[in-house]
Amino acid sequence: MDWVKLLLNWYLENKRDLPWRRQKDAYAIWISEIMLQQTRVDTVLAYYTRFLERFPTVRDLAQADIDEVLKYWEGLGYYTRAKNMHKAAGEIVRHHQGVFPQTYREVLALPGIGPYTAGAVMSIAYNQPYPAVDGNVLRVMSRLYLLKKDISQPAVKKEVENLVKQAFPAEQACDFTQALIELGALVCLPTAPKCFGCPIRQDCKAFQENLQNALPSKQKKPARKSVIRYIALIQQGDRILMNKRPADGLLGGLWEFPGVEGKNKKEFCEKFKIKYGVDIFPDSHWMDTKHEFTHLIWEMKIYRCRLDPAETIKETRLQWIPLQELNTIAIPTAFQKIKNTLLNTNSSRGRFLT
DNA sequence: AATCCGGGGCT
DNA sequence: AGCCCAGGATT
Repeated sequence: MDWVKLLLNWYLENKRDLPWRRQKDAYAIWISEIMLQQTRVDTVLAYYTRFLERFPTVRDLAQADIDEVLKYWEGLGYYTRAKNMHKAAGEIVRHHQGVFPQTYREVLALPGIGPYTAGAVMSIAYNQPYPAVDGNVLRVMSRLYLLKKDISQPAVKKEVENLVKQAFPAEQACDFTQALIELGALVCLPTAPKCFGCPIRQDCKAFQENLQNALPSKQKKPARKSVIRYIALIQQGDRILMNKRPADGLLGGLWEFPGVEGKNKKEFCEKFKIKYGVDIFPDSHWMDTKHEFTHLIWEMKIYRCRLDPAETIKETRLQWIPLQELNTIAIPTAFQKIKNTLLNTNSSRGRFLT
C-alpha cells in the first residue's frame, strides 16, 4: 500500500504539538482519548492540562471523590465518561496494582473503553498494531477505498478495521494511528476536504472519481424535540435550594436548580410536589432561557418560589447550598446562565447594602 | 440495530 | 438549522 508511507511522512512533518503527544504514559493517553470522545481538540485542551495536574496518576484518580472528578469534567458533557473513568481507575488499582493494563483484552474490559479507545491506547501508548477507528478514520478510509455504504453500519466499521489492520507499518503503529486521525482532522475534512493538500490523493478512489464530497454516506438524524421545563429558584438568605440529579441518565450526578417538565404553573406545582415532596408557591417570573442538547431542547421558565415556612426538606437530593459554594459543585452548562445571573444579582445587591 | 448521552464550533 | 466531532453503554 503506497499511501501508508506517504501518510506517515506527511504526519511526521505536519503533526500538531498536542499535550498528549509529549509523553507515552498510558494513563495520560487514556485520559486524552476519553476526553476526545465526540469532543473537539480545542475544547479538550484546557480540561486536559487541569485534569492531569489534579490527577497525575491512576491512583490519584482512583482515590478522588467522584463529585470532585465531575467538577473537573463540568461543561465537557457526556458525564458517564467521567464516572466510567473513575470506576476504571479503581479497577486498575485493585486488579492491576495501579499499572495501566498492557493487553488489548484487559484494556477493552475496562468501563468506558470500547473498540476505538482500546485500539487507540494499544497503538499510541504501546505501539501495537490495533486499529482505532473513529469518525476521522471512517471518513478517510471510506473515501480512500470508495466505500459507499452507510458508515453507521457496524459491518462498514468492521471492514475499515480490517483495512487499517492490513495497512499497519511495522514498528510504527503509534504514528500510523495518529496519522490517519490527523489527516481526517486537518485535510480530509467532512465538508470541503482539502484534496489538493492531501499527501495520498493519488491513491484516493473518491478523489479519482470526484466523489469526495459525496462520501462518507450517513443516515440523517431525526429532529430534536423541545420541552418546557419549569425551574424553581428557592432562596433563603444566602442559601439556594439545589437538586443532585440521580447518578444515571441525563446529566447524572450533577447539580441543578430543581425543576420539572410541564405545560403551565399549575402543573409545575403539582409535579414538583410529586417529584420532591415539597409544596412551592411561584412568586415572580424571573427569567427564561433555552438549552439545546443533542437530542433534546429545554425551554426553561424560571420562577422565584417560596416555601411554606413550616416546610422542612426531607428529599435527600435537595440540599441548601450557600451562594458562595455554588462554584464548588458540578453544574452542567444548561444551568450556568441561571447560576451566573443569580450570583450577579446577589453580589450587586450586596454592594448596595454595604 | 436503535437509542441515549453534552456541548460547541463551523457552514 | 443542520452537521459533526479522537464513541460507549444499554436495550
